[in-house]
Order: sequence, then C-alpha cells, then structure tokens
Amino acid sequence: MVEQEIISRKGPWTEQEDYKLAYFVGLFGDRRWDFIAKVSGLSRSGKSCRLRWVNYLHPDLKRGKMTPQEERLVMEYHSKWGNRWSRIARKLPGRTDNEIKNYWRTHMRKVRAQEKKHATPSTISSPDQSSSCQSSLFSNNNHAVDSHASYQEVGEENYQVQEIVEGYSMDDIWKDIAMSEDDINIFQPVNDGHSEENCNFSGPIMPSTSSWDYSNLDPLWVMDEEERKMLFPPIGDQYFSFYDQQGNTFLTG
DNA sequence: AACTTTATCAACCGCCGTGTC
DNA sequence: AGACACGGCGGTTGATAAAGT
Repeated sequence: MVEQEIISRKGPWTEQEDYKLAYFVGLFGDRRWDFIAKVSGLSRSGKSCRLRWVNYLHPDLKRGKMTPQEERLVMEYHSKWGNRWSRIARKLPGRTDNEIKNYWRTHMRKVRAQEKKHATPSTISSPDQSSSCQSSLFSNNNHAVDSHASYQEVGEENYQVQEIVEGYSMDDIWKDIAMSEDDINIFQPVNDGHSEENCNFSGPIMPSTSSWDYSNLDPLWVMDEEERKMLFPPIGDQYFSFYDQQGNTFLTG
C-alpha cells in the first residue's frame, strides 16, 4: 500500500499513459480501477486512472464549449439540485461533472463581477446561493425546458450523443487501439457485436455488459499474481514499446 | 512588445457511501 | 458488527492560454 503510493505518478498524463489506460479499459472495462492501474503498469493510482478515463478518455465525451442549450440546462438543474455535479452531468450527455463544475465556477465569477459593476450593494446576491442568482440568470424557465427537448432524447437517460473531437483526436487513439486489438486475441470481448466502422471504442471499451460478459469471468477474471505475471510480463515501459508513431506495433511482449 | 489579469481546464485531495470479508 | 478496500463525489488548486492594458 505504502509502496503503491510512493510509486504513484502525479501530474499531467502523457499520451502514452492515455494509450495504455484506454487499452486496458478496453480489455477489462471501466471498473476495478485499482486492478487496471496495476496490470496496466501505469504508475498511477486507481483513482487517478478512473478520473482520467471519466474526464478525458471516455469515448462518449463531447469536447469544446458548452452550447447555449447546455448552459441553460446547467442553470436549470443547478437551481434544482445545487452542487450535485455528477447528477447534473448525467443529464448532459457527454459532459462530465468536472466540466460542469468548472463551467459553473467560471460562470459565477463572471456573474459576480458583473453584479459588482452594476448592482447597488443591497442587490448583490451571493453567487453560492443558487436560488437567488438563478432568477436573474435563468429568468425564463420555459426556455430551459425547450432546450431540453433539443436533444435527441431516446429515453429517460439515453441520448444520442454526437462526439465532437478537436485537436488531437481521441479517435486516433481509438483507431490505433482497435487496430492493435487484432494482434491480441486472448482478451477478446465475449460478444464482439460492436465493431463499428469508425472503430471508436464505445463498444468494447464500455462494458455495457452486453459486450462484456462479466458473469462468465466472475471473480475468475481477477488474475492472481502468477497469472498476471504470465500474461503481463514485466509491465514496464519495456513491455509497451507501443505506439511507435508509424503505427507498426502496439504491443511488443 | 511586455506585462498583468482573467478564463479555462486538468488533476489532486479528502470525505463519504457501499460492498466484502 | 467492525474493519478494510474501493469507487464516486464535491471542493480546490495549479498550469496554461487568451484577453486586456
């Protein structure tokens, strides 16, 4: 335990770490983060892995600025639930609690600054009191409701999410991983009904239980040390010479 | 152009709830 | 029932980019 903490890396994630993490989440699903942290050879804590995945690597994440509709939704739900960021995030597909939290803070700072400018002292409301500021920020509830409908809602919690990727796209990673998958057969998902043309990992990576039959793996899929060593010999950088930019090999065991 | 301020984003921390033994 | 491990959540911080002076 203590040793684990000592070797845990901190700070920004490198491309290679992202790649490793995405790959192992693809293999084992987005649970058991401590386990993934160990077998992947990443010198990161399970928590850190989870956070990176949830906030950055998850294939369903949207990128880029919040749309006005999303902004209104944030207002609406924040007025309902307060700082329940994860709950709000669930209503905004593709957005993370972290993202919403950041947005809110930024937004409130702006509002606070504006209020300082314009308001007389008696009218300044505390930005932390969502209900008080909400009335001015979000004066028309109907708009919010309308904006909600602007999503392609296919169910209470299911939206069709359009992935927007900017700059260095995660697609590149997904493609690379998907290609590399061909080289590795021992951990194929039980049901490979998700091989989509664009090879994003939303199928195999997301253990929607339809693609990853955990029931078959049971606790057995948790390898003991010996098995792990056999399957993932010295998981260090020497194991992953992966990601040579020519895209030749991913795993060189 | 140089410097300062503000905005944005990624990541960490600590607490808490839950499941397991 | 209690201890422990793990995952999730909300708060906070630090780095960097962008905008302003």
